[in-house]
Amino acid sequence: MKIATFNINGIKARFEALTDWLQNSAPDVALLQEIKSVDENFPREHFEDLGYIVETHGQKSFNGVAIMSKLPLEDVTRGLPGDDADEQARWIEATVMGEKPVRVCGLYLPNGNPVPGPKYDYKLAWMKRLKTRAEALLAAEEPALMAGDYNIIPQDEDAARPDAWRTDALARPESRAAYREILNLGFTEAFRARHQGAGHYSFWDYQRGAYDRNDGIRIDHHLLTPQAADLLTDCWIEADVRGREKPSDHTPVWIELDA
DNA sequence: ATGACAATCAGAGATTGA
Repeated sequence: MKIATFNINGIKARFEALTDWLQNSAPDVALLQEIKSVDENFPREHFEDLGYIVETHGQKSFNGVAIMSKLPLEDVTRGLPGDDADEQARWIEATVMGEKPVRVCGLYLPNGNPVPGPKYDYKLAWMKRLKTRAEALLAAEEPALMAGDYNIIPQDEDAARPDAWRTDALARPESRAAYREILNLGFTEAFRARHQGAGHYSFWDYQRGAYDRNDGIRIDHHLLTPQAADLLTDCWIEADVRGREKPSDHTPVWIELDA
């Protein structure tokens, strides 16, 4: 089972690029972020015609997450538990019915800038809720993962210019600590389980030719429960997607599971 | 110190992103 996470930065703007990518790279499951669309306006039928089941959790203009799957989905739920007043669409879950069922959670973690401020407070509060959901996933002792745009640069080696991000919400010590708290519950971060060293990024700014200079950051991650980590056979970043026509500023990050 | 780039909604330019 091949699963990719991809922040598409707008379904309307990425319609062609996403279609080409699905047809050529053919993920079994795609976890998408920033669809920037309400559910009613999402071109669901088009992607169903490509062979995918489409589940969305959208809102107007901003945020929004989706799951596309070639395999059957069960028990789809929307929204991160823990705050009924939170109206931002950043979380969707489903169980993928492969040879072995896998619970997948697609997430779009808040950016949090500027620091300090209400947006940063929201980011840290959201991460507390994420930790609570993460603990429940671990307690189930089943193959499960949380993947998406974490808006977290875990370590300095995950940025081409770490000093430029020192005070940013993506790399602030409090942000990194909250991320580590979740990891240290017992999750495996798939990319670092398979690859070491600097120079591996999943986002490059549109400005100043950042992609051509590989001036990027690694902020899109797969966190696996032990039962999912036991099934992990590969993880890679499909960087060249960022260099194509009318790209998103993110590129897909993949895992392969023996499931 | 600022803007550079892109997307959205709206129908200009503010807001958001990272």
